[in-house]
Amino acid sequence: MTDTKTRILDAALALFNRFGERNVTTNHIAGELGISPGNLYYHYRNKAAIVSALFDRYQAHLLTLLTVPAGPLTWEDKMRYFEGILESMWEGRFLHRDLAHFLHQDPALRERYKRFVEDSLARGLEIYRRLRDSGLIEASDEELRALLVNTWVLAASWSGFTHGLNPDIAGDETLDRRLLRQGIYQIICLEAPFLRGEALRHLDAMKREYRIDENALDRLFGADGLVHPE
Amino acid sequence: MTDTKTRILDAALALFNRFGERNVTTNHIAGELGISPGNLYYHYRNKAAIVSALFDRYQAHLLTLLTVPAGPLTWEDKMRYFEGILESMWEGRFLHRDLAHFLHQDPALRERYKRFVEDSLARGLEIYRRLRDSGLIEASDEELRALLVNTWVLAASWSGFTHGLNPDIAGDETLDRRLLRQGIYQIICLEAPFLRGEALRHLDAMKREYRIDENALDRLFGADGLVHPE
DNA sequence: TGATTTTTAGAGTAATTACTCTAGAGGTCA
DNA sequence: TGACCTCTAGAGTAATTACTCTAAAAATCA
Repeated sequence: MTDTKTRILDAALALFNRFGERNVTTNHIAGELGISPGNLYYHYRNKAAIVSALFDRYQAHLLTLLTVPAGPLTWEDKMRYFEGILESMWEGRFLHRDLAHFLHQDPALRERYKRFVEDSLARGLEIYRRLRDSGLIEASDEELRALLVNTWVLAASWSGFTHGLNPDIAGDETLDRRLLRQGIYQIICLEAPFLRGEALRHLDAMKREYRIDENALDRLFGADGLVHPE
Repeated sequence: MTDTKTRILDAALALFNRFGERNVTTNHIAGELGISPGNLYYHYRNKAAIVSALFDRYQAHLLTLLTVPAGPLTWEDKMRYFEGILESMWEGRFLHRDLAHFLHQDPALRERYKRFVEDSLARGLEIYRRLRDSGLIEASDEELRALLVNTWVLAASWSGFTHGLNPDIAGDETLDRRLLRQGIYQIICLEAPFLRGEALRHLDAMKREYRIDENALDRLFGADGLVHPE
């Protein structure tokens, strides 16, 4: 059995993602694990410490994923990294959802978060540039930077968007995965106009693989939006 | 003097946007206006009712802006609507920031919100199609839908993103406007690959007009990211 | 004017919840 | 065995805060 300290983190993460940090009390977390509140506070001095530890874990994991080895990048490489990154961001979705509050409360976290975003974006830009060097992308540096910021915001906010439209189904693992894949589709569409060569040849297959299912997102646009005249 | 009921809404909106709904108590709102808590609760039966009323106001305003008159659309038309819409979304930014919680608490709001998003996206799609008919945009319906979702998510999340990076300056009206304009720039970059004709000819000017200032967003990418080799 | 309704004040309450404190169980090493 | 440290329990506390209640002021109207 893993130690109590990480079990607390795991339980807290699951509950936070499902109900939102605001709706999860420390007693709730302890109850979920079948331990006492006192025990929980033995391991973490307060609730913010739990959030902070989760942020550390999240940040470390994501920055690892954003570190790509030297050498030329293939499109398959890119997609593999890409999926890992988005999955990781999805895993930490409560952090993005309630971010404003955490940063409001904890000045230290503010600084750490800022550096984290800067670091992530810098690494992301590096990856995009390497893709450009490999002829998979064509874009100016300015376009790349704008694209990257948009990708980041979208990836960070996607769970909030889908959660708003499907709040009732929190905790449904299958649906969760579908929503995540819809997010990947959206980001593919974001990048699509800049793809070249091998990447462009894979685009349709990628879109098909991650395409939103007709019953979910498409419904957003009403009956009219479902028609594909072209 | 406007009546107390709307003064409460205005004060609540300002405080919510600035500090986050979670950090603003009803006593705080009353204190800001120099009225008593009892008075506030005379006009709104609880805090959620205030949020709900603010949502109504927000929704009505935004849907109005998303209703464009018949006839051909020029690029100037589009930009005018566009700026109004984004400004309106910015004005209601606390709603998007704390949305998850509101929807979690209030099932009725959940339904209203869902319909609101569906309605907004449907109207947005209509606008994009009209722009296509006017030769300002070239894209398939599928591309338009993906673009629209991305635009919506970005517009709704932009304040959360910038607020995370600049949490300390909440309430600075000038900086607020700068951040909003950065958001418009980002969305222009989102649409850029699909622009044609007159719209394409205006693109550079648009970008220049709304360009992020060098001291804010660019810094995100570090010194390296600032180089423009091409 | 007097009667009635709307609006306001402000003290007070009830419920939530993050967190504390003491005491003890369980393991480890001499 | 006993000393010591880690870990756990769980009752209890303190502070916050959404919200209530009574009564009075202000406006409206006859």
